[in-house]
Amino acid sequence: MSQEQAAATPSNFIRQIIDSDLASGKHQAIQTRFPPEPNGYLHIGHAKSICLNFGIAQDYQGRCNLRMDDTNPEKENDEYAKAIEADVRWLGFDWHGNVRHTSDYFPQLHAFAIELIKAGKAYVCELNAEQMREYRGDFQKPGRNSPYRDRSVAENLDLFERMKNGEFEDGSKTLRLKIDMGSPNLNLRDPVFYRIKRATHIKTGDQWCIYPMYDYSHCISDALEGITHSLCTLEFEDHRPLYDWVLDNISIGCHPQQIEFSRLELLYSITSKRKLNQLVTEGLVNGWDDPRMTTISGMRRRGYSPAGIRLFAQRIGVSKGENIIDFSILEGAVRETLEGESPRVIAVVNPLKVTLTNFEPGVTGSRSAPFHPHHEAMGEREIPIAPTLWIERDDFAEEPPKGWQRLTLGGEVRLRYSYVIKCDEVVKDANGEVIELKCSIDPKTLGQNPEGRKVKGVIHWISAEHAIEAEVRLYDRLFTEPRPDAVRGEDGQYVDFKQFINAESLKTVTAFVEQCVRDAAPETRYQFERLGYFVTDRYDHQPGEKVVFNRTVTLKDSWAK
RNA sequence: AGGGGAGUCGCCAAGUUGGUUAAGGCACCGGAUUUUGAUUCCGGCAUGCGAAGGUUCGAAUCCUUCUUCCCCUGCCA
Repeated sequence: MSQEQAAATPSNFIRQIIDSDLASGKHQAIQTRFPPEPNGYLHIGHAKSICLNFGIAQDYQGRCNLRMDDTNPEKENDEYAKAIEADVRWLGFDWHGNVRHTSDYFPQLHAFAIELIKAGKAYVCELNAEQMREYRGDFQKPGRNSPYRDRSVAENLDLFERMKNGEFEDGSKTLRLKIDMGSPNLNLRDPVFYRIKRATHIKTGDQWCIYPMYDYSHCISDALEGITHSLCTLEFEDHRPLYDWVLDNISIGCHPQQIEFSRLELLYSITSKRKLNQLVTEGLVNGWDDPRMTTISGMRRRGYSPAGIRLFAQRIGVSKGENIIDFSILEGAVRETLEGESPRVIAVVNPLKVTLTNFEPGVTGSRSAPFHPHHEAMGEREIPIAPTLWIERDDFAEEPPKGWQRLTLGGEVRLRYSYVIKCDEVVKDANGEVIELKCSIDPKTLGQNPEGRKVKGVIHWISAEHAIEAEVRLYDRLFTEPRPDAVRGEDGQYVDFKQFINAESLKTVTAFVEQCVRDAAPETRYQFERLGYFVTDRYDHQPGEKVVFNRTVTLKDSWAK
């Protein structure tokens, strides 16, 4: 990433902590980590965290690890792990060294568990889940000690060894930290840190039948990797005392500082892996990378640029306050990065036939047009003209509203990069539907302004005989509700978020586009003039064979009300 | 016997050790340029910092009380 971009990253309370840790000599170098669980695809909320963690490492010349937090084999799989790596790379970041896994540390984690047992700080408990809940108490009532709490060290050691060796059934025993059943912080009421679970793990296979839990393994993994600042979201704030307790009670020479920031909430979107998963498994979208999904892979397929997502992350900032961001902020950031780098091309997405009544072969001429109005280096191409054209249906109105700058019967309009035309006649079918416009060109207006009058409107068009067909997928936001997962019914209960899916979120049309896009590679971005940014589909577009575009985002439109 | 957080413009967000007219971005509203109603460029945009008291020459910053919102009772992360 360029220096300018790095320099432009605004400071935040986390960077301030880092600055002071560096200034005080607490740390000489910064080490962060991004620790996703491979139980689903990464989404826009993770993108915020990735930009934060990797961004800090970059700006401070530190390092950032990528760590798969794989302590629950029942939910994790390799497809997700692979996708996570690809998403981080695509976003423009690279991790230090190999991809880490919490499972890499299973042996150390196990050894620290034994250390805790020996120190009388952990015990094997035989309460079942329901009993444990009952013993835990609640917000009002303190918990009660487990009847198994005071077993001898020797017995605990023996039982834990046998748990590990598979002598007990799943769920029959747990290893718990002996902290304080009376703590007002429920996380400290003797939390379970090892459970018996016979499930094949993505990395360790069937080697283990006991698995450590998040609160125990996360802090130790951080410490083993020499993480200096362990950044996580606000809901883990209550877990920090446990994070610290574990590291304070084992012989490990490193104690990272956990710092919490607020989670991103994006309106008209869902940032919950569980719910995104539901959309996929119930077939409401076409996979995790459906362009309507705010997964990283979905946004990629939609045509969002990594730079756009990074700009978005930079704009929303990092704090501990509530963070409800409108979807248009994301779109705006993406649009802004696309503006400068996307070649312009003409496409007609909802065609209406125009016949040029005074077209003269050999006389009526064409012009070449630049691929970008401000970047000559992008080159140009010829825009051929012919007697039959397609224009956008929306660009003609028989009864134009006030302020209309497009075509109307008897009115004039500039054909982009070509002549000024006048609509002389409207042809309709039996149903009264407009099917064709007969227009005449003003031959003196190619490359120059008409004499004696000014024509304000400019519309795009394409020669029917030169255009090629393309499948164009017009995407809109997935939900009709700003907060689809926060709507309550009359009974006060949350309504199923899936009923707010926007039925119009995908419209597939056949459009006419310039020939020059035919051989574009998948994931090539263009601006279709006056329409928006479009990208050739990552999978379905076949260069030279089948042209398939996804609409990334429309252009800003100060005319549309 | 509850605990942990957060309230600064429509949305983010600086501001922390009290010191002048409360940064900046997005959005919005004007206006200029424009063969994309795009882009770009100029200008506007909180006598106010959740509320009320108090301390002080001076308060978003300190004190008191009140108030609103978010998170926590998985052998998930």
